[in-house]
Amino acid sequence: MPAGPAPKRRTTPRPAPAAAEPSKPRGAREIRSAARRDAILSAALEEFSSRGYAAARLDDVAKRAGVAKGTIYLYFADKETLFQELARSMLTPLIGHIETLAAVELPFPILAERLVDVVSQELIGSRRKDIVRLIISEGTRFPAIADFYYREVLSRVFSALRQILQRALDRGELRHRGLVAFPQLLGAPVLVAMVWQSLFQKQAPLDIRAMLNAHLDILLDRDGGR
Amino acid sequence: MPAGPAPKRRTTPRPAPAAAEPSKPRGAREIRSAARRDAILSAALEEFSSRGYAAARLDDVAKRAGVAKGTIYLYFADKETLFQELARSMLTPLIGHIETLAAVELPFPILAERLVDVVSQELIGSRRKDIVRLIISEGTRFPAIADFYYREVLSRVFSALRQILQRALDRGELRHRGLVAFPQLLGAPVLVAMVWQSLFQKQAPLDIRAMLNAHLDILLDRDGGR
DNA sequence: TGATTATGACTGACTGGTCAGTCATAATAG
DNA sequence: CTATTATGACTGACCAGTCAGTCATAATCA
Repeated sequence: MPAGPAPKRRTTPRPAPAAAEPSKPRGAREIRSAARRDAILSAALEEFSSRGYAAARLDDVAKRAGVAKGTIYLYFADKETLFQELARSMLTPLIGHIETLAAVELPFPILAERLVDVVSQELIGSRRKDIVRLIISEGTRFPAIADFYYREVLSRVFSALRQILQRALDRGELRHRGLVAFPQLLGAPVLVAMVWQSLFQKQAPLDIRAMLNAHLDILLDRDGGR
Repeated sequence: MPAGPAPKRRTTPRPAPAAAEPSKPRGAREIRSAARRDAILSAALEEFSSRGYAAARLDDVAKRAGVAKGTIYLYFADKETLFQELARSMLTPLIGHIETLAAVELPFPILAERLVDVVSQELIGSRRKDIVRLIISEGTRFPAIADFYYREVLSRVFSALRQILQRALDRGELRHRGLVAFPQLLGAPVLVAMVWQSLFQKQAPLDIRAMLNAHLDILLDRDGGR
């Protein structure tokens, strides 16, 4: 058999329900197909978060998804694409949530509390934090992933935060102008919380809510000298 | 890690110049030996930071160190140990530096500036940040590494920071009590800086010094409403 | 309607390549 | 000359990605 240089036999990459479209599958075929895709993503989440990108085995993903290995390649071009799609599917909804919050006109202290809620539950308290950790781990090796994350997640979140912070500043609800220039400073403790939760919760439990609230106390001057 | 029956043939783990001891090699033998060890660590740093733990090849480490692969196993028991020793050798000096700073009695604003200097140059502006990123990446898979990092690095740094912050609080140089309970809040932007520098510097350059100073402005109330 | 054919989703054994760790042998130092 | 240190070919396990073949279902026909 002419196993030549293999003419770049792209595995039929499945039209995919148009990532942007909420997808309304009709035929039983499409329903089944979407379910399979979800099962694979869900299994991949489990394997990638516990083993890390390089050490995760697609054989295990397949087994966990109740599917043959080849099937994975009917839905995703390769391991990297699978990871990228996983990241997208996990993080996109959360971004929407945060952008929605930014659009509502609320007093800053209230808004901030809500952000703490959302982030604590939907990010730090979920497997999403593991995805973020994976992106940090693999970002340098797969620029496409760092790129996607910056474009689709960070820039959107920071844009929303900047808007929130600027409004708070204009209304006199906030004193620190530096935050508008560096919204990273608002998000920094969240990163710490994610990492701590993943790595050191055992050695030294950290009360995430308390820490995030202490951070707000500082930003809002709610902890004046005793 | 080959969990094969392998009777756990520990490769002669080399007495090692007593990690704690600054080592004062006498014979030409020991000097040569220490140099080899350093060459291997230095090569490992390069390979681990650019490829990540799993993808780094010991063959490449050996080649880069100008040594045969087997030689690595004369100095380090296995890949994991090599990584652990690398982390220790990179981070321990920096911890000492920070603890020294904490011991000196200085006005908090001055001390804080010095911390920003040290951290910017010796951590974010050096390959050490890559080691920290690797620990974040691999910590869940190698609890020994997360453990070491918490024990030898984080707890010591936080202990020093707590001391500094408590003193500043007592002297009225600082208003925010929350910081003593959560020194993580002081360090959080440093983590952000490390990650950003590694992943997104290309997409959106971040002025690290400016950000860290903005953070200090907030903590020290140096940016009152315009 | 039931029978026949076409489709393509799905399977899993297989390939080609990689790499941590070993060990018989060689080089070197004392 | 002996002990120590170094070498690198080798082994065995491991795994991403492939593809020839299977079979449930859909489409078409009589």
